[in-house]
Amino acid sequence: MTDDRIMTIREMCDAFDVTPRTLRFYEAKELLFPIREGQKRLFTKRDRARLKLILRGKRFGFSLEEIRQLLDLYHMGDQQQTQLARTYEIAQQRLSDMESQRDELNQAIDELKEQMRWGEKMLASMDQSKKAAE
Amino acid sequence: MTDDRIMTIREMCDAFDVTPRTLRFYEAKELLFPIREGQKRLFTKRDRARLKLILRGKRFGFSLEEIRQLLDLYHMGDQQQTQLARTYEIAQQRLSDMESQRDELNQAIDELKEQMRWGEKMLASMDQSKKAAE
DNA sequence: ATGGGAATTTACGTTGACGTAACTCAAACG
DNA sequence: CGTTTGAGTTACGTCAACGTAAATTCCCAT
Repeated sequence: MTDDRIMTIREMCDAFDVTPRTLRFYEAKELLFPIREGQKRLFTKRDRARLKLILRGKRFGFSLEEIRQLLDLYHMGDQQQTQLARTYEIAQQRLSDMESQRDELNQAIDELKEQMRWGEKMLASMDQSKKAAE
Repeated sequence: MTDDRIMTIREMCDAFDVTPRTLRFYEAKELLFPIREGQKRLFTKRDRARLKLILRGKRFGFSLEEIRQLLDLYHMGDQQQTQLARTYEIAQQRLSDMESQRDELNQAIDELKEQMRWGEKMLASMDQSKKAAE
């Protein structure tokens, strides 16, 4: 099974399109725990699963610290009711953050579009601001 | 005319909901040019107009440096054809940035929602990830 | 044995937009 | 006249997620 294959840092980098620095950084931040055979790091299936979750988390806009907490929560096993609830809560918070962020963005886009409406209004606006700025 | 009234830094802070540090910072970055009467800063109508544009720019997601460039462009007067074109260009770039950012955000939201679909799928997903992470 | 190519460690640098501390200075109040 | 404000300056601190440089160590092939 190439599934539980052990990978070097370079293989990981190529597989996930990240730099070595990033992987060491994640290890330092206790997001990954590669096996330390002598000097070298060996990344297992476990690390690949975690890295996948990390990268997904980043796409979702979680900070590394939030991701670590989520990873820890679900990793620390039992009382899964509570843990899951907490995880879910965090995810929902993030979701609502993202939605309001999107809404703000949409509003800003609308405003900017309005402002740019065939350059004319923009010119007018700038003229006005210019007068005001003198 | 209370319109060309001159304002102290505190009045400005209250009027625009910013800190003194922010106003001094903007001055240092050459975004504002309050009159320096002795030690004190006196903010004119011009500064208020500029600050309005600055804050609007920030809502639009421009960096302070971009804002400064825009302000400089339109401030430096003539050849308004070229200047306006350039301004318009920058604004359009920003707009398309914002739109793609919004799209990414929407996609992330969709993914996250899917992931959270009645917690059940989330539990399953986590179980899976958990197995994989062991 | 020697040169090369990975991988490692340590530690400082980067970016943006301010926050914050420490100290000075001047007007204003009681 | 003492002191409380309010403003000012200087300069270092913050946060995130790495980038980057320098020096070292490791194994492998020539």
